[in-house]
Amino acid sequence: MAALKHSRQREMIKEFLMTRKDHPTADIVYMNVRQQNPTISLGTVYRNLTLLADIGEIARLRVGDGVDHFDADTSPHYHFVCTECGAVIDLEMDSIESITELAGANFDGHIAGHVTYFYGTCGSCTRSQKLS
Amino acid sequence: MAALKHSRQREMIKEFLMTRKDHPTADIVYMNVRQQNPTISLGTVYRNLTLLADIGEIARLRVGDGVDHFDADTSPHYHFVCTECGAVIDLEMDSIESITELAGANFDGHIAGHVTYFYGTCGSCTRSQKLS
DNA sequence: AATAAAAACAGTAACGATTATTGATTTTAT
DNA sequence: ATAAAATCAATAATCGTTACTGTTTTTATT
Repeated sequence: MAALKHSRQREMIKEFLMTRKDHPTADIVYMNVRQQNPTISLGTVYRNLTLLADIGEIARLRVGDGVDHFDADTSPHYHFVCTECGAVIDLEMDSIESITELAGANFDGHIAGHVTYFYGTCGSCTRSQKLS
Repeated sequence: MAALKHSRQREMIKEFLMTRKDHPTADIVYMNVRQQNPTISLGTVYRNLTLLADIGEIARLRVGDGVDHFDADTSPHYHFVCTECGAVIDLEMDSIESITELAGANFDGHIAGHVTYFYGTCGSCTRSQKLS
């Protein structure tokens, strides 16, 4: 059943992700990791990001911009997406896990979890707007 | 500034969407509307769905399956996505608008809203699983 | 250390959803 | 009835992502 073998590329990708708090996309991971290993291929980046996400070592974020973002922080937390600059930012907020129970109250099937993200204008975009 | 003109195609698309509660994709809209108007093009479907969503007459749903779904019901409500069959189902649940305030408590910028959907196994998929 | 099977690779082609282009057709204000 | 502007059908192009192929790494076994 497909034993996992070590790979330098996968390690580089994981290590790069751990240095970032801005939830980069596959392409950004590719551009950065390529500076250490110029022959790494984009397919390798995609394959390993998917693999790491599948085994739970990283998280894949879908925030409605059509591009997947990745996060080395797999602890439960929520994200904010700036509609001006596209930045994806961690939010510090109380748990809202209880919404899953609310959703299940009148529902026939089984609710396993939820996906939530918030949107608006980030701090720096808000401040830029005030000037104009 | 681009005055909106009536179009038979847009009307057909909107009317089709209003008959459906299953949040069809652009392709499904295309296949269905084509039965009334066989020469309508997929580009027209996409353009009008985008236009209708932009003016708020329909809602565009992104539920993480890589395909946009559309909903003629623009009243605030939440959706459930079945991880087995992919169905997108309306949920009847109490408002969770308060999570936006929670999110804004420790945040620098301005939070305009949130996107939430729930996932798990729908009623019929849950029942099928029990048999196996 | 040598071997060999399996996993992973680089490079590239292919894919699916969506958007853009273009010249023809509709719509609508005059 | 006219004409400008919006919309169209058809098709090409784009973008993010996945699949393929022959080669290279990894790792368990000798």
